[in-house]
Amino acid sequence: MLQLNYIRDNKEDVLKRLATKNFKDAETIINKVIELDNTRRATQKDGDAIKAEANVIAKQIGELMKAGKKEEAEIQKGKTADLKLREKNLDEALKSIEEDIQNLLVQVPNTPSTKVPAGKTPEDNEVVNEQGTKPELHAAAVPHWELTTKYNLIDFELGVKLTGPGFPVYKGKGARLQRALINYFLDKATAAGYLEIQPPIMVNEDSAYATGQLPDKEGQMYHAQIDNFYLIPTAEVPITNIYRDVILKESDFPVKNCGYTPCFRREAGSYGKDVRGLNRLHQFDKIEIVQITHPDKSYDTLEEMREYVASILKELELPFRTLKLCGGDMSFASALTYDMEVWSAAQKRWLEVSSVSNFETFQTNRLKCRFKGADGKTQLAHSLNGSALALPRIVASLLENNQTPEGIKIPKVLVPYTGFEIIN
RNA sequence: GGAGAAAUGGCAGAGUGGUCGAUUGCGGCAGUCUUGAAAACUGUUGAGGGUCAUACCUCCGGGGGUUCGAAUCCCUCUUUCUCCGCCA
Repeated sequence: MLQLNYIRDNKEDVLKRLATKNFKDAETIINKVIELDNTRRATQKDGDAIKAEANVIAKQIGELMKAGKKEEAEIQKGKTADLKLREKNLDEALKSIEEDIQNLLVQVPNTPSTKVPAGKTPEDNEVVNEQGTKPELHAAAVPHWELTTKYNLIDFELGVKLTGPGFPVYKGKGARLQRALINYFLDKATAAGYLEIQPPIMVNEDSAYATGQLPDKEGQMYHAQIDNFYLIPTAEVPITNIYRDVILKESDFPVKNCGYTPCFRREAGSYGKDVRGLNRLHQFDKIEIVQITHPDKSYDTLEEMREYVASILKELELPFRTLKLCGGDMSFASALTYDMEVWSAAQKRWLEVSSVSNFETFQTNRLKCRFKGADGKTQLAHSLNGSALALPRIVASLLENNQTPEGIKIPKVLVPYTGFEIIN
């Protein structure tokens, strides 16, 4: 959520930047917000004046009672009835105006950083770099959904029986590979200075709201209605919410947390080759990295996180490319996002495995995650997060890219974790 | 699940209807002393709204109520603790 004062002070700039995100109703909503805020201030001023008056009278009554002047006190009491009524009306008006402002503000996406390329579709994303070499597969090479069946690694049909489509069952070396990747990713993150967190995988409404899943993405989360809990779509939600209503010290920066969790996404309306095999699932595993930083440092941090993710992909010997997302393809909350995509050699397409974003104050404003600066002032921190990494598409490309007539070779760095060098 | 107790500032912990946004201690910050540090002493130290800046307003777990006036009384919800029951 954007800061109201920032919008007031930088209206033209905010509108200009929202335009690169192709947000249509920007001007209407922002004008309305500013107008409501003016009304809010005036209303509060009136209300405060009445409250001040009532406070003075109440104090006088106290003194009169103490002095035994009961009759004079009664006279003063008579004055308050009208004040109370006006106070109540103004308080109600204020509450309703504040709600209106809030309802409008949550509709406004984050303003993109000035570094964000213009554009509307994924084709407009800027390719920052491409690293590694795409493998030449042998003649009999097949996509991963055939490999998982051939080597009995993943049973998609069994998942349908137990739960439904998009809930695969991993078996034997398939299950072991999952566990190996999780441990490898967590060890890497820990070595890079991230504190490992094992959070709940269900969150309450407050948490879902604070990181922006609610109100707009309600349909994308699984909802346990009896207890009003939401299954998390990413570890970002519980981990970032650790810092809800927290005032950090400047010396706490940078806050670096990582966590492994299953992630749950309803992903309504998806179909075709995009969802085949491991390409898109309702339940999948992901290691998330989160940082909270000083506003001056967040873009350096973003680059650091991007390089960190790249370093893992290099170790895994996967060809990948880095995209800087254009305005139209960015998420609602992001100010700047890099997507990392690995090459899936049998599908012959790029698969997104990580998305690294700087949210600036967009998340921390809703979270009320602040810090006390050197000047003693309390201000909003910046938040960033990224996947490091999501498992299914990594597994897909590992299986496809490393297939040989003898079997699927495991990258060297993973062997200590899997305990085997080849799947055959 | 049943019974009882509690929820106050970073922490501990006073305050049971009016001068309480809140005594005090610890912690934090600044200063005095010291070559430096410790100790001691002095000062300072919650958040939000509002204002050019003051005034001023709100917040004592959340919500509602009583009252001229609520941290303090009433209702309700949530959470924590103790005891009992059940249990991986």
